[in-house]
Amino acid sequence: MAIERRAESERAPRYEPALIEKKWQDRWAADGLYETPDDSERPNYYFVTMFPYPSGDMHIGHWYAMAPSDCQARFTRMRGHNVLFPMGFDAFGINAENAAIDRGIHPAEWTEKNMAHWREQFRSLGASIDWRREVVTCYPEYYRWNQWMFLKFLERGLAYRAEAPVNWCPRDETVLANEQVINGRCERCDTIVVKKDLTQWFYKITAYADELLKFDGLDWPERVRVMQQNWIGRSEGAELEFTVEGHPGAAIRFFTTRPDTIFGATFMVLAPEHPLVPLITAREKRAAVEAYAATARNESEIDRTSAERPKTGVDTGAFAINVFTGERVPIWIADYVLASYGTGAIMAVPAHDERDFAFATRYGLEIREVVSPDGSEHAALQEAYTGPGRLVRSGAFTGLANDEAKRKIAADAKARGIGNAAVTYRLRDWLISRQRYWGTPIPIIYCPTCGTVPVPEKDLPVVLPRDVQFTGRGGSPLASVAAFVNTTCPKCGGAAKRDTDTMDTFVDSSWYVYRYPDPKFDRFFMNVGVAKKWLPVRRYTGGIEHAILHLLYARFVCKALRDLGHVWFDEPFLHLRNQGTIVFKSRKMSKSRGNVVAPDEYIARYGADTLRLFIMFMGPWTMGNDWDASGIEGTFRFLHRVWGLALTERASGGERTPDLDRATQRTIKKVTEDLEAYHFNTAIAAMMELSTAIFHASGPSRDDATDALVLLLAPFAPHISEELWQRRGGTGSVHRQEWPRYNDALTREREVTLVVQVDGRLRDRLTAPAGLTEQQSRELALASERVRSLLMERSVVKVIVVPDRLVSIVTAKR
RNA sequence: GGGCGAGUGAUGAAAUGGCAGACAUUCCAGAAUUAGAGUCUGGUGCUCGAAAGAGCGUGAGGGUUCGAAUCCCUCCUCGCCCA
Repeated sequence: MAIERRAESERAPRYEPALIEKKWQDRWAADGLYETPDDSERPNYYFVTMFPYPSGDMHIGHWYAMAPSDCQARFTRMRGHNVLFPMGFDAFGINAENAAIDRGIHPAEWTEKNMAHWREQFRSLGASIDWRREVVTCYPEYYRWNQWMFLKFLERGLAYRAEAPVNWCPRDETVLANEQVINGRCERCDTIVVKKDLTQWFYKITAYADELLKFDGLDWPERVRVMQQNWIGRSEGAELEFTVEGHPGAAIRFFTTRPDTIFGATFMVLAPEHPLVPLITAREKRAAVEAYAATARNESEIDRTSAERPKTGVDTGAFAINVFTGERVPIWIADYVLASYGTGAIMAVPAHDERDFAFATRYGLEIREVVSPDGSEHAALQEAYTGPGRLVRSGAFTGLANDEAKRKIAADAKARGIGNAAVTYRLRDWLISRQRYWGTPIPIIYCPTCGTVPVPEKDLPVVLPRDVQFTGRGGSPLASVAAFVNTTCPKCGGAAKRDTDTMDTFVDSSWYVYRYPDPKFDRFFMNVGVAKKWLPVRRYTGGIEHAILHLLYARFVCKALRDLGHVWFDEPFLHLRNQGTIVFKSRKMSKSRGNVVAPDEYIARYGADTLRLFIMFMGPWTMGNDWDASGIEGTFRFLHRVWGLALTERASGGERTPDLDRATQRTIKKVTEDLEAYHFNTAIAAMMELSTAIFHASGPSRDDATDALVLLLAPFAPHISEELWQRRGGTGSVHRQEWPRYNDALTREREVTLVVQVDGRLRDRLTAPAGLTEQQSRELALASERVRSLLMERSVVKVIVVPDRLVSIVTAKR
């Protein structure tokens, strides 16, 4: 046996990935193997994986996103679909500009260089990308459509300009959207974000808040849906107002989700920045109020709203009138109320709100119970009661269930002209202005006579000028480019100035999937004729870190374009799956943290196929993992073994091996089902098992099993599979073959192990032919020697039979 | 503080109501080899035992069930999202 094996290995060449991977990558490119036709006899299938920001090099984290997605694309192709699997670059962004500032390289040059490198790296991974359809967002032929959409949104009232307190990153010197502020810090550079008032452009995503809450017909992970719903944060309640004593014109508007507790509103709290504060503050309180407001302004929102921190505030000395009770209630300011949320004011109901309770306790304010779980009044509350109940101490509403009271009190407020039932959202409009260079110029001109004038469509694109000073200081770099800023007004022809901000790069990535089908089309943002053959995206994969930002913006843009009459579907991505994050030394890989792991040394040592396979074998894809390459030898050995098996001479005749035939059928089934469920790791384990079974077999069954194994392996390890397919005399590319089929009837074992339990303990294992009836299984189990000895002193009460699996015998003492 | 997810050998993990630890890594022993690498074979949760075997074991505790890693309750730890 050993001698025979050695002879085989001498006949076959060694598996040397370096010799075959480059060869096939070149061949596939030359043959245009992955150039997908728009029309084919096979059904079209649009499969997109999120395009990268081409900063630095592709690292293991990118492979973790890419290799399994490519595996899925290849699998889908072999299953008979005409799969479009495109790639591009999210090429605008702040890193390019920082490179310019730090190293004096122009962002365009830096980006081009990186993209060239990334294309090579995609190739070295063996990705089945149709590069003819590449989309690059920093080219004018792409970003002109950002500008065009901006103009259309403006016409529709979906884009507007407003002064607002914005999140400002002092390091990047730019505005950030709420979504880009993580724990009070800049998403990109981790600097603490401060508030600043600026006039900025917004996209009115809140107009779609309700529709964005719906995920009907979408196959999306529950987790992502919940995150988006929380982010949108719809709450129902009422917007009400209380008048201020002694200030007839000044009413305080506030939103509450609990109008039912209004009789318990014993004080009000305004944000320290609230515009009414200076107006209503009593003279003797002015100094204290101003000092407090000054301190609060310098604190981050995260600190201000932290639940752990004691609630602080000061009394303004003013009083509001609670219209429902007719009582005077003191008006305080406190930093836990934020000017940027709602109206910047709240009615405080300490008995039924935890934060108000803490505040009232600290400052000795009245705590009045108005919702009681048992319907009766209680003296003093130890903590805020936020559950349901009946109203007490609530005038005409006393006795009502609090749910009902919500509606009735809101209706009553409306009748009195002091409020309305209202819905608010946590979601803010999308702030798209950025004080940066490397992005899409905002197509707006400011004319001293005509005001704000949109750039006419015919003048698009507004091209980003190339010659700019990169100082990293003082806001928009474009503002210093006279040739760009100074222009003429499209309306009156007079001298005018351009907007010098650029768009948030999430604008770029919000619609790129419409561009892939025909990226060179220059008459519209997409070639509708071609796009209709592909869109919407049938399957979308990418990192879980985009659960809110990118995916929410892309959904909004889809809906906006739909309402403009340009898109014929409601949602851009029908099916979504997210990989977890690969971390290294417990931290997310990033160049700035200096913990990126490059694939290069692994490719050099083991080849791309081994690395792909290892990445998919590590564990469940959706869970992410800590990078640890110590197991990579295992997948390398597996490929060596497959190599050896596949290059063994075919049998000439001989007996079939039914056990191996069944194993083959079962493996096909397992790999197929696992791939459908993104369970790459268990699919690979199944192929490893089959390879072991093949190793110990011979004859025609062995040849068939090996043929199947090469096909099953093709999506995972495309190079070795192609090489083996060719060497075994296959015609055409292995990647153009049909996915192996299985016959369910043939996957069933002929013999099964029947487990016998007595009183819940495993007592015997019996080998039995498959398909025994319950009665037969029961008799077999009861006849077992070991069972009989256990039953000597006991009588059988009950027998449970799980066919082909187990017999469970329950006994009682005799 | 709330929501979601996770917690299983030395390690990555598998099993989603029916044999816990598949498949790998590591380690140990053996075969072959001048030797090493590679390859192959066997073993590798803990305790008792020479063995056959027995008992214990899936973060902790309780419950449901003939049967629980899996379902339910309470708690602990970690991760993510939101406060």
